[in-house]
Amino acid sequence: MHSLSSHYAQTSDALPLRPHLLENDTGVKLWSSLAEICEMIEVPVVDQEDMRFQHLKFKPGQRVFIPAQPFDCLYIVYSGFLKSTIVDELGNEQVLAFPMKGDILGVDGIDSGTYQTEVISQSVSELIVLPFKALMMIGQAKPQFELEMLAAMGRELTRQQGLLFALRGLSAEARVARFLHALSERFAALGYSSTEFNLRMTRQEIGNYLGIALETVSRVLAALQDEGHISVSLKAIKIHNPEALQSMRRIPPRRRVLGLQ
Amino acid sequence: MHSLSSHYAQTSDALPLRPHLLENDTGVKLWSSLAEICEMIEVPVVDQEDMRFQHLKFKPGQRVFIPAQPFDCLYIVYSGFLKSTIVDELGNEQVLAFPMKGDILGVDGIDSGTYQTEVISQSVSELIVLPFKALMMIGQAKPQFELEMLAAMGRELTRQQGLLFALRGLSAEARVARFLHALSERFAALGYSSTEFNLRMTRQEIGNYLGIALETVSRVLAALQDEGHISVSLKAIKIHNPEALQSMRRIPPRRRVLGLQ
DNA sequence: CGGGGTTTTGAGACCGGTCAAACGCCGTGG
DNA sequence: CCACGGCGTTTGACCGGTCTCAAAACCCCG
Repeated sequence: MHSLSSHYAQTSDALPLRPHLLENDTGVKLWSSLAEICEMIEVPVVDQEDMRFQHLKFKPGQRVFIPAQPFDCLYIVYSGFLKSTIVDELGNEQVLAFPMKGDILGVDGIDSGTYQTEVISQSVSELIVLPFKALMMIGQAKPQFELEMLAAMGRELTRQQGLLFALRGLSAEARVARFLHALSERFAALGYSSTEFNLRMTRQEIGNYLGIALETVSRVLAALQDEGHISVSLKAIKIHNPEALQSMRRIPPRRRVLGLQ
Repeated sequence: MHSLSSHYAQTSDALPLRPHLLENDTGVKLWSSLAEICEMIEVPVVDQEDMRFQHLKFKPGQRVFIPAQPFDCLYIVYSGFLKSTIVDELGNEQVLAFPMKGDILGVDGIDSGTYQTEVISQSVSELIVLPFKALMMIGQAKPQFELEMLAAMGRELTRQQGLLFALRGLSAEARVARFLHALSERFAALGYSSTEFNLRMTRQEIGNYLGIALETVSRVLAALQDEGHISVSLKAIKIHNPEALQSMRRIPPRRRVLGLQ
């Protein structure tokens, strides 16, 4: 289905249970110290002896894990761009996030013991593998680290609340505007330009993520351009007026706010 | 504003920073053992010496905590019904959940150090107070407990994903139907009737929670009644056809599902 | 019995979805 | 190098579900 599939059939199509336990098809492996990792997830560095964690590379289209796969590792995005989705009982796919550097993957597997979501790499990307058992042991030895693990999960939860928040009440235009603004800030945090960048995902994926039709995404982008807030050309985005994007808010709060008793 | 406010003005209107650190206005306090708590959140009981956690009672309209309040405790709902909300920069209120027995409150404060949400009791309710520092200490002593804490948070995350999932793609009728079905199952799990119960929240709160207008909630309830699936009279609900409620699904997946590369 | 809040019901408007078609980008193969 | 074909994107027309606005009925509680 995808042109790249044939090249990496053993991991992309055949879907072995643990693709990264196979031979590394890229031939490249790196290792991160615990200190590096702490830094990446913005956690106070814990001084630890000689802990090292494996890096794994993924090609576009390769899956990091899939639903129902036994949980044993968390992952931290070291570089690249990915897509995490969840599939309902009917096979409908819903985009949950577009993870990038610093994001944690796999937390949804801690509870049930199997991953609930699917993560696909959308570019060449590199992940740090954190075997969960090892993490727990560190937690025992380093209370601070344990705390920060919890905090990271809380952060993930808050992030989802933000999305949830956006999906209700916001008009299609506001959703796309916020999406662009969030991307912009994210890129800025990663050291890229916040005003000029390329979308890594299709209109369809954006629409799915935001809960609107892909045609609407296209129309809204055109509208935002007409309003002079951005320039769009296919995947290339220029942001002229970040404030305008951010300030698009809840559809109409005309009626009184929810009474608080 | 609310008739009950005057009775408990010191906690409901004046909003002291930590209402429950004031004199207990009900005069009643209970204590739970760690084992009891483990049981409530469906966690393997860890045998611990003589740990006890304070109970706190709340009257309708009383707040458990509010945004920006310093975080130091988690709470477990021991009894009663509550409402958790988040407020955006413009003061718009969004209902995040209707916590009831067994639910954990306050996890959103772990990361930032302050609570991000507000929790209001909608009935007389009783919460178990878990000082976060104490929890961390238990985590050190009991690895199993620590793991389960993480799992509980992962569960919360999964639950939110479910809501997120429902809010996209589902028609207004399907949202309300699912809401009722979820409530029904929840009540069943608590030992109440799953087919006959009272709503604790207004149409406005339901609509806010589901991302639809309160009038639409009202209309959908009427429609579900016409279809013979339920009976409604104000807050009193009878469910005749649970399967029908559950089976209302995504609006129309006519178009092909998101290609998986 | 009165009043505020909640719920219901109706009518009209509009956003966004659906369907359809055309265009352009890009990789492929001749 | 160019022609072909697939996929992503754009644009238009139409339709329908929901929202908005409005008003009346109802419930609860004082």
